[in-house]
Amino acid sequence: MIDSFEKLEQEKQDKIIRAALSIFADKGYKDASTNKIVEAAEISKGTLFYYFKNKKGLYYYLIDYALEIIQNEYMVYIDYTTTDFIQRMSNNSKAKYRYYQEHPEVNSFLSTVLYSELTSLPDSYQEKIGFLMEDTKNKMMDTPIIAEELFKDEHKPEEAARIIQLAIEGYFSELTEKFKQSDLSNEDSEELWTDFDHFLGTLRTVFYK
Amino acid sequence: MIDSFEKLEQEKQDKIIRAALSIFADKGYKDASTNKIVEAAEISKGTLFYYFKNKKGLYYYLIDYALEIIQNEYMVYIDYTTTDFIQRMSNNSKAKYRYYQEHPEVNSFLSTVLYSELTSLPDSYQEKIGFLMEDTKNKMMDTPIIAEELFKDEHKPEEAARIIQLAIEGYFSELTEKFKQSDLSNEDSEELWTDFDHFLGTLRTVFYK
Amino acid sequence: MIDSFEKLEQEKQDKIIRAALSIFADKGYKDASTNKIVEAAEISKGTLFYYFKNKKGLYYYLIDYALEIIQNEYMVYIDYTTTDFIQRMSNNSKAKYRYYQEHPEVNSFLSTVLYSELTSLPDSYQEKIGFLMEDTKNKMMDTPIIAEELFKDEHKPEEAARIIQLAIEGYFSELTEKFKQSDLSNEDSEELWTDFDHFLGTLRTVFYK
Amino acid sequence: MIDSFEKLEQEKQDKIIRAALSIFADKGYKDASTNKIVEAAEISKGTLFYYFKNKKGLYYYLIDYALEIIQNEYMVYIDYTTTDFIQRMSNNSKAKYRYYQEHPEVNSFLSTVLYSELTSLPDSYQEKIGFLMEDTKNKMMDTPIIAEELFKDEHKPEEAARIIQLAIEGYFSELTEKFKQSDLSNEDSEELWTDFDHFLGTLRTVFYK
DNA sequence: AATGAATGAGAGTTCATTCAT
DNA sequence: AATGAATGAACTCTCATTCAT
Repeated sequence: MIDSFEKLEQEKQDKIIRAALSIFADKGYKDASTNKIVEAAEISKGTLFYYFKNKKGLYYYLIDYALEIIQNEYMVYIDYTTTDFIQRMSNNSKAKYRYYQEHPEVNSFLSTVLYSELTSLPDSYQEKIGFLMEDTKNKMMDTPIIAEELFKDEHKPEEAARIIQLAIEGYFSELTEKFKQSDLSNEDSEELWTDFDHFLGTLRTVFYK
Repeated sequence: MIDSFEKLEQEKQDKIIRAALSIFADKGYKDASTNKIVEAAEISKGTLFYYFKNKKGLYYYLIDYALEIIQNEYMVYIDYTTTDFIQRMSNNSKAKYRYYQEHPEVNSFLSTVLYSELTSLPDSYQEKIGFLMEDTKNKMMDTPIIAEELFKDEHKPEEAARIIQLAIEGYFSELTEKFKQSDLSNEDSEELWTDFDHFLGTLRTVFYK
Repeated sequence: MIDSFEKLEQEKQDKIIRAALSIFADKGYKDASTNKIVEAAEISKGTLFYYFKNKKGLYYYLIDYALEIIQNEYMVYIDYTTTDFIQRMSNNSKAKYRYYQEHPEVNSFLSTVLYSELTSLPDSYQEKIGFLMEDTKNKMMDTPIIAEELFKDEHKPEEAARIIQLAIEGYFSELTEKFKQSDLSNEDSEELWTDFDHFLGTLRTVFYK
Repeated sequence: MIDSFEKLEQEKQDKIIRAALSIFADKGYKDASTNKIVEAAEISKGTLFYYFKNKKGLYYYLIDYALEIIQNEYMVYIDYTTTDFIQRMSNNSKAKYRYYQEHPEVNSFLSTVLYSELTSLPDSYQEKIGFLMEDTKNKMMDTPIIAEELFKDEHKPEEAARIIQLAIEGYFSELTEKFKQSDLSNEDSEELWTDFDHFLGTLRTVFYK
C-alpha cells in the first residue's frame, strides 16, 4: 500500500504528509478526522485509503517519517566529541532548536505522539522511540571522554553534570515554550540565544574551574 | 444551569464531578463519552444536560473546580516565609506532592488539560491558568526576603536561584513521571524522597556557603 | 440494549422486525443495508443502533425471534400421535404450510439463514438450529408408535417410510416453489391441496395394505 | 467488449474465468470483490473492465459460460433411450455427479446463482434457466418410450414414475449435501454409491414387477 | 426535576468504475 | 491493449444533544 504512495511525485506526497502531520499534531490520533486530512491535502477520501490501508497505517507511516527526520536532521548533528560537557549540551540544544525551526510540523506531531499517545502505540514503536530517547541522553551523559578535570574539585563530576543537564533542559524547554506562544521573529530570537549563552556562562563559573 | 447543579446535595454533586473528572482525565475532552459519564455518575442522560448546557459547559465547570482545588489544597500551603531558597523549593515540592496524592483525579484531569488541550481552551482560560502558574513561579523566585547571604559570594544570588529552580523542577518532574509509570508503593516512595533530599544536599554544597 | 427495544409499543417493534426480516431475507446478512432497514422501518439511523448493539445484534435477535415463531406456530402443531405414517407426514406438511402462509417473512428470512449463512453463525446457533431440524425429522421417522402393520408385508417398513418421506418432502418443496413464484390466491391453493391429497392417496395404495 | 475478451488466448481467458467463477461461487455476486478477482487472475483492474462492461457483465458472461458447460458436459450425456425408468434416473444421477466432480467451480458457481441469486437476475435469465431445468425434468418423465410394462399393474405408471423421481431426487440431494459437508475421499464415496444402488433396488421391488 | 427514546451529522472504510497514460 | 491512480457513493456505527413525558 505504501509502495504506491512512495511512487507519487514528491510534491503530492509532501502535501499529504504536511496535511496529516498538522492535523494529527493538533487533534491527536483519535480526534484527527480523515475527512479533514483529505480536505487539507486536496485529495479524495478514497485516495487516502488507496495509499494507506487505514488511519492507523497513515499514522504509523508518519511516525516512521518523523523519526527519520529527527534522526537525519537533528540526531546526526549531535556532536559527542566535545569533551567540554557544557559545550556539548549547548551544541545539542542548538542542533535541536534548528530542527524545531526547520520542521515545526514534524516536531509538533512528534510531541503530541510522545506526550499523549506513546503508551497506546505497538510495543515495537515504544521500544524504538524509547531507545532513541534513552540513547541520546545516555550518550550525552556517559560518553567517558568528558573532560572531568574541567569541574571544580569540590564537586563530584556526575552530580555536577546532572544539575547542569536538568538546568539546561529546563531552560531550553522554557525557551521553546516562549517561542511557541509568541511566534517570535528571528531578530528577537537572536536576543534569546544571547541570553542562553549567558546562562551557560553562569553554569561555567559555577561548576568549572 | 449551573445554579441548579450547585443546589444539589453535595454528595450527588461530588459523584458527578468525580465521574466526569476521571473520564475526562482518562480520555481527553473529545473522547470522553457523556454516556460513560452519566453511567459512572449513575444519573440519566437528560439530567446531565439539565445541569450543564452542554459537554463544554461541564468541562469548563470542571476546570474551574480543579483550579479552585489546586489553589485551596496546594497553593495556599506554599510557604514563602522561609528565607532559605532551597528549603522553600523543597517545601513547595512536598506540598505539591501532597496535593498529588490527595487529589489524584483533580491532578490527572488538570494535567491532561494543561498538556493536551490548553491551546484549544478559550483565551480567558488560557490567561487564567497562565497567570496562576506564572504567579506561583514569580513569588517563588522574587519574594525579596530570600536570604541572599546564604549563597556563596562568587555567585549572583538570582542566577544561582534560577539554576536551583530549574534543577529542582526538572528533578521533580522526572520523579512524578517515574511515579506515574511504576505505580510505586509508599515504601519505594520513601526511598525516592531520600534521594530527593540528597539531591537538595548537593545543591546546597554547590551554591551555599 | 434489547431491553429498550422490547419496551417499545408492539406496533413499532413489529414494523422494525418486519422491515429487517424482509431485507435480510432478500439480501442476506452482508448485503442487507441498515440504511435500507431504517428507511423501511421509518426510524432514524441512530435509533436502530440505540435498540441493537450493531447489525449482528439485530440479526441474531431476528434469528431468535424467528426460531420462536417457528416453534410456536409450526412445531407445536406437529402431531406425533397419529400412528399412520402418511397421515402424520400429511399433517406435518399442512402445519408447515399454514406457518408459511401466516409468516411468510419469517419463513423466507429463516430459509436464507439456513441455506446461505448457517455456517457463519456462532456455534451455539448452529447447534440450536441443527438440533431443531434433526429433532423434528427424527421424531417424524422414529417415533416407535408408527403402525407398521399398515405397510404391505413385502416392504420393509423403514425403507418404505424413507421413500414416502422423500417423496412427500420433494412434492412439498415443489409445491411451495410454485406458490412462491406465482403468488397464488387461496382459491387456486385449494386446488393444489386437492392434488396433494391425491398424491398421498397414491402413496397409500403403493405402500399400505 | 466481450469480443475483445474472446479474442484472447484461451489460456488467459480460462485463468480469468476460473478466478471469477471461484470467487463469485464463494462470496456471491455482491460480496465478490473485483479486486480479488483481478488479483487471482493476475490482470490489472483496468483490464477487467476493458473486457467486460462492468461487474454485472462479467457475471452474466459467467452464467452463460456455466450454462454452456452444464449442457455440454452433463445434459448431452443424459441417456433418454433407456426405457427402464429407474435405470434412466440412475444414469442421469451418475452423469450429473460426474459433472460435479469434473467441474466443481462451475457447479458451485451455478449452485450459488440458483439458490441465492436467481430472483435478482433479469427475467431473460430466469426463463432460460427455468426452461433448462424444466426441460430436463420433462424429458426425463415424459419421453414416451418408457417401458410401462415394467411397472406393477396396480400402479399407474406416471404416478409411480413421479414418486420414483421425487424419491431419487431427494435421495441425491441429501447425498450431495453430505459430500459437500464432509469432503469425502473417493473411498468413502464408493460406499455411498453402493447405498444409492441399494436404494434403487428397493424402488425396483416396490414399483416394478 | 428528571428521564431516556430519538435524532442526524460525521466518523472510518470499501469498492465498482473511470480515465489519462 | 493494458494499466493502476483516483474517485465518491454507500457502508456500519458513535455520539452530543433535544424534547415529550
